[in-house]
Amino acid sequence: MSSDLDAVRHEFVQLWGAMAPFWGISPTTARVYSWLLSRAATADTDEIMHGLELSRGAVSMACRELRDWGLIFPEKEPGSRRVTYRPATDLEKVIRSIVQTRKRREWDPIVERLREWLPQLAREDSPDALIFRERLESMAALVARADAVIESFLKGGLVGRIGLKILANGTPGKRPGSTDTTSTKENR
Amino acid sequence: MSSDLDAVRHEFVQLWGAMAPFWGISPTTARVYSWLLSRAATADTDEIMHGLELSRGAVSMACRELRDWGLIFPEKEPGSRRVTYRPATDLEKVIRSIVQTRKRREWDPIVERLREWLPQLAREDSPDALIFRERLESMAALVARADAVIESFLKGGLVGRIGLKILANGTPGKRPGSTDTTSTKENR
DNA sequence: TCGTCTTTTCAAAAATTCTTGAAACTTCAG
DNA sequence: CTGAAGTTTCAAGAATTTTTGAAAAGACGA
Repeated sequence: MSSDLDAVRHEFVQLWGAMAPFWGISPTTARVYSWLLSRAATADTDEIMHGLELSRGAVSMACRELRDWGLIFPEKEPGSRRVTYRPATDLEKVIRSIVQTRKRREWDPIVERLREWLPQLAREDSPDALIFRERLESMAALVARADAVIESFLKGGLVGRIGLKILANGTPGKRPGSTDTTSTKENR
Repeated sequence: MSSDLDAVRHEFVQLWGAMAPFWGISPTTARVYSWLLSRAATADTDEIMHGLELSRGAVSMACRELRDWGLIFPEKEPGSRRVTYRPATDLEKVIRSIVQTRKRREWDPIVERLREWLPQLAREDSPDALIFRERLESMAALVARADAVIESFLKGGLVGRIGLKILANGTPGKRPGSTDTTSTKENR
């Protein structure tokens, strides 16, 4: 029974596991999140363990990481110490959450270092130093612009506003009307 | 001599190595590219080998990958079989190149699979299947919009046009005047 | 065509990252 | 308090990815 559901669920979980490196999270963590996404009810540690054949420790690690990312919310049952997890379902928010965390952790330090290098290099005047500085400068300029775009995305823009505008203008190459189920009703 | 240059170069190379997973290329490959970027002249295999303390094979692999990505260009000297490499310096183009390749390799297959799953799930009517399908649908919608944004970026938009407009509007949260090197003189 | 210089290949080794599971720790109902 | 239910930690082991180096292949001038 439910073989289609199970099959799709399995592939879905596997896909998220494979995408994990791209998002910067571990495969198991991504699998846990996607598994939660594929179910109607919240799940506790044991259910996740059995559903994905993971050890208790692995599930605990994954859930902690997911909580840190803001991708799942722990919920306490009344008369029990059992904690169940509910996945965040507003994917746009989820992506913002991921982008924001990664920006802070990975991008911002890069930007700062880039700024430190320029003055150091300004004291040199060898051909290498000149060219290198020039390239670092254009890199810094690009990074500053990208930074602005990312900030704008984090503040709610881009995919929402601009993306729709572009869709309306009609981007060639993609047949429209195929998956335009813009049902963002559970937008909280 | 040139200790500042060497120090910055070293850090720069190390940074690119660390960023490599993010771009989806191997650390060594990223290091080779950034090392080339930090020099005025083109370099041949031996120079790269010595400059980065890599084996000949490693350099060859890295250069092939970089050629595939369109990040370096091989140049043949006249009376010799020696090939030297010149790095692409238009970073905006470089990023487009990376995004384009990764989109084709990683993103497009995902989009296609997502589309295959929906009909499969449509035949089920268990609570899990209903919720799951709803979530997949909103995912598909988001993916379609993101796809449009990415396409638009690849066609020359976003960071260039929109990014600048946002900068002009003044994005709060960043102290201005620090690195607003909006010297887009080499904007081509 | 030959000989030399250079690049590419690929299996094995090294390094890194991920997962496990048992022990320590926490929390809360009784 | 006490003890059971549940969670977290972390060092060891597994799995995966990256790098190496020697051998094979390729390219060019003579």
